[in-house]
Amino acid sequence: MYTYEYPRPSVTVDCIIFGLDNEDLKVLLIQRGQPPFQGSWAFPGGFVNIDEHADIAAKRELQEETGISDMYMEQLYTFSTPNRDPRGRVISIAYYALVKLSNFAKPQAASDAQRAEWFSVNDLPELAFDHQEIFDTAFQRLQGKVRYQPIGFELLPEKFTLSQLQNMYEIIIGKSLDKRNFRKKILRMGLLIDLEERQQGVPHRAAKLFKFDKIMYQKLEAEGFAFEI
Amino acid sequence: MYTYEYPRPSVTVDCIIFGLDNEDLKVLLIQRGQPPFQGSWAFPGGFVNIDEHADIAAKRELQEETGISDMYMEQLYTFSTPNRDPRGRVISIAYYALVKLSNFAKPQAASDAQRAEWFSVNDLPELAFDHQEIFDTAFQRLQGKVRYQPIGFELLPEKFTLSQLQNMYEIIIGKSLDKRNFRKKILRMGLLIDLEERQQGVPHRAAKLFKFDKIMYQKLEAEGFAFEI
DNA sequence: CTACTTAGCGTAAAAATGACACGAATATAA
DNA sequence: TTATATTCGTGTCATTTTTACGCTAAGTAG
Repeated sequence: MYTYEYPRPSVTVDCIIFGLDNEDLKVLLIQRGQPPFQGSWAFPGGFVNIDEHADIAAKRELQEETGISDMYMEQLYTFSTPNRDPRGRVISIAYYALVKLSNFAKPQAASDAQRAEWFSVNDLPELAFDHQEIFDTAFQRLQGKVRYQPIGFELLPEKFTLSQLQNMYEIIIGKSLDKRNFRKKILRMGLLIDLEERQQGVPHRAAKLFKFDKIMYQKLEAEGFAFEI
Repeated sequence: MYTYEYPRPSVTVDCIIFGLDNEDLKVLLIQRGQPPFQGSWAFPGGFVNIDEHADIAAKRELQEETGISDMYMEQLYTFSTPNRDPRGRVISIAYYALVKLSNFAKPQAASDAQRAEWFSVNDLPELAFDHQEIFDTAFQRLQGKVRYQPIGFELLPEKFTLSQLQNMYEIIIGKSLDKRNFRKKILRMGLLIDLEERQQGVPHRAAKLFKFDKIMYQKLEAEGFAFEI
């Protein structure tokens, strides 16, 4: 038991994990096994341990609840509306993450046997707590950030075609781009390595594969280059 | 006394308040009256009450410690390194604020009689806790955001000249801009109202005064217009 | 009235953007 | 083997935007 002179909130982390399939941007949700909001869907998350950095807690919870590790993750926002959790005062530090969905097609049904499922961002079920607000914040952040930082690559496989890349931007930003102009623009940046390799097993002309050149990006960024789609 | 089954962190807010004088970007610091870090400087802040939204807490602390209210403020980041505060486990939700410095030339020496002072961001004293890291995060955020959102106006008086506006951007971004190009660009946006009024009491040709057109910005933003300097 | 300081303005070259369509490559089905 | 279906990969031109650049006008102080 722990006793304090003044009341203290609980602090949790919640993780919004985005993944991309060919048609949709998806997020991972977990079905709650217990009240409150039993049976409804929520983002994975849990308590921050007393001597744990919130970044670590977010990664730990994600690993525990979904088996996912080693992804791009960044802090999103901290939610502190007083009655956001009916069980008491809970402040949640939200994170969002981008994963290469191909690696995680079947999310593990988690250690504590909850159901985890990917949902299209365009077709979310009703969410527990204030998770709809958290989602809105995350999606807005992603839409804003993807255009000015090369984080979109985190959603694609290591090797990707220019069409896949364009498709990813179209799905996230929500409007279509001109193919020729897109290619000109992205290639001109010099951030893609042409792997001199082609797709396998597609039922049509195979496209060339590229890879994001992280080293080059760091170099250019240091010189003041600004990524922009 | 309050007793819990598991240990809980304290949660605080810290506020980085930026103000602009003609030569410098400044931040408001408070000299600590007690250990730890007695005598060194820190950002104003304090505990979040148990039923208080962190946004409210940030505004309240700022009002209490500096007398400042009614400013632009937004959440910055949440800092949770386990030993960031030697007194125990303290998680801090940091906010940054922009004020019209002219209104607050002399910060109130605060309710609890601490010394508050404006420091140039280029000449900060040693800061308490992890406040240097918090400052770095805030400054970086400001530098990034000022170019894509019209928040810079929050640092200027209601009525300002184009030179003052340009000067603000030069100070924050840290490089000089071409006068003619800057004017063309900003005027073309149609976000400035020409007040048909001139500066008073300057020892040289007086410049025209302008005002930021918030209504117009909201209208344009809704139509997909993107502010950019 | 002179000296000093800042305001206010336009043009031309270069670069980026936006609109637009078709032949090449490859797999599958007939 | 031939036809069909699908995606790949590419260039030009008009328009817009960005960049570079320097002088006169206006007003105050001495």
